[in-house]
Amino acid sequence: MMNPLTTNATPDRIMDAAGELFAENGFRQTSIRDICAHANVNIAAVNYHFRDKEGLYEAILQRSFDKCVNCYPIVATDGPPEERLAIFVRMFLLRILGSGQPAWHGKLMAAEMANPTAAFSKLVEQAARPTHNVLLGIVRDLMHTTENTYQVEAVALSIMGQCLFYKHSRPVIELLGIPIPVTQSEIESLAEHITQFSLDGISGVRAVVAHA
Amino acid sequence: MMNPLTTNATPDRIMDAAGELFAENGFRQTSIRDICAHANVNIAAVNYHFRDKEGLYEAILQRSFDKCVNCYPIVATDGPPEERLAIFVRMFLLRILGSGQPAWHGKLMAAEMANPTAAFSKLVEQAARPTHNVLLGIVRDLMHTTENTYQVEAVALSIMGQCLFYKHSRPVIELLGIPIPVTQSEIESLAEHITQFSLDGISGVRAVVAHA
DNA sequence: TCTCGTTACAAACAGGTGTTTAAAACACAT
DNA sequence: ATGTGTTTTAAACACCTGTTTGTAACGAGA
Repeated sequence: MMNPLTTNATPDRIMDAAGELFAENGFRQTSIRDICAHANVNIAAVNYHFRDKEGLYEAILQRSFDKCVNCYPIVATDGPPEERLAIFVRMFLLRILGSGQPAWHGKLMAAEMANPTAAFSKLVEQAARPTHNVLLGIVRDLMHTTENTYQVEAVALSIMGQCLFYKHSRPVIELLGIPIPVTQSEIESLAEHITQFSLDGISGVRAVVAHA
Repeated sequence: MMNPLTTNATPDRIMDAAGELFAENGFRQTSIRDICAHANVNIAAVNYHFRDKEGLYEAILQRSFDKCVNCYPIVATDGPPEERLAIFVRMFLLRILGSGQPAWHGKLMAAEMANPTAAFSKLVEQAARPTHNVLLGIVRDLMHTTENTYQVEAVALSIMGQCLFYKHSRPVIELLGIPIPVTQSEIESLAEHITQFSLDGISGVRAVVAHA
C-alpha cells in the first residue's frame, strides 16, 4: 500500500528530487539527507538503489540527457547553413535556458563545466562532442571550407560562448540589472540576435581569410 | 625570531596560501586546515586574524582585485571605438587567462560567477559594473547611439560571453581537444579574433537597426 | 501458512568541517 | 625584572557529511 503523496516508485522519487536539487545547488552542495527528505524516503535509500551518491548523479545525468535530446534535438541537417545556424542556436538556447523539466540537463551541464565531477568526461563525449561537431559543420559551410582550421574552431567557440554566457554568468548578469531571457519568445529573440551577430562576424572573418 | 621559510607575517602567509587554494578549488572546497597547512600556521590563525573563513575570502578578493586593476587597467579612454574595443578585449582576456599571480582575480571571479558566495554582490559592484560600463560606452560609440538600447546590451553580452567562455568552460574545451590560450601571444591572437568577429557582428546589427 | 528475496527503516559509524577555548609564548614599554 | 597587550598553540566542540549495519516489514510462490 502506498501513500497517495508518494505514488511513484522509490528510485523515481529520488531521481526527481535529486535532479532538482543538483540542478539548483550543484553536486557537492546537495546532501543525501536533503534529497531523501524531499523525496520522502529513508536516508539509506540512495545507497541501496544507486550504490553511491555519484551513482545517483550519473543516473540522473543520463536520464536528463536522454530527455533533453528528445525535446531539443541537435543533429546535422541539410539546407542553407545560415538557416542551420539559426536552428542550432535556437535549440541550444532552449536546452540551456528553457524552464521545463528537461532544462535540468542544461543546468546540470553548466554546473559540471564550472565544477567537473568524475562523471564529466563521459558526458562530454556523449553530449558536448556531437553538438560541437554539428556546429563545426555549419561553420565550415558558412566559411566555404572543408577542414577545421583555427578560424573555424575560433568561430565555433565564439558562438558557443555567446550562448553559454547567459547560463554560466547568470548571477552577474542579474546583479547588473539585465533581465535573463526565460520565456519562449525572449529566448527566441536572443537566438535571433546571436545568429545575426555571428553570421556577420563570420562574413568578416571569411573576408580576412580570403584576403590572406 | 622567525623561521627562514616563513619570513612573512602570518596574515600575509595565510592570504598567499589561501589565494592559491581558493583560485584552484573554489571557496567551499578549500578547508581552513588545508590553508593553514600550506601556510605553516596554526588552525586557529584564520579565525583570529580574519574573524571568519568568509572574512579571509573577502580580504583576498579585495587584494586580488586591487592587484589586477593595477596590472590590467580597464578604463574609459578616447580614440576610435574600434581601437578601444581591441584594447578592452585584450585587457579582459589577460585578466582572466593570464598566468601570473594577479590572475587569481580572474579565477576567483569565474569561480564566484559559477558558485556565488555572500561576498559576491559587493564584488560585482566594484569590479564587474565599471568594466561593463566601459564596454557599454565602446559599443554605443560603435553603434552610433547614445543610449543603452536592447541591441547595445545584447552586443556587450555577446562580447563578454566570447571572452569568458574560455574561462568558464575550460574543462569542456580541453576535453574536446582544443588548446586553451595561455601564453601572451596566444591570448593576443584570441583577442584579435574576438575583436574582429565582434566588430563585424556589430556592423551587421547596426545595419539592421538603421534599416528598421 | 511458511519461506525467501526484496525493500524500508532507525541507528550508528568514521571522517571532515568551521569555530572556540584556555593556556602558553612572545614582544615591548615601564 | 615586571606587567601588559598581542599572538600562537593544542585541544576540544558541535555539527554535518556519505556510508554501513542489523532488523523489521513487505510481497509473492510453494
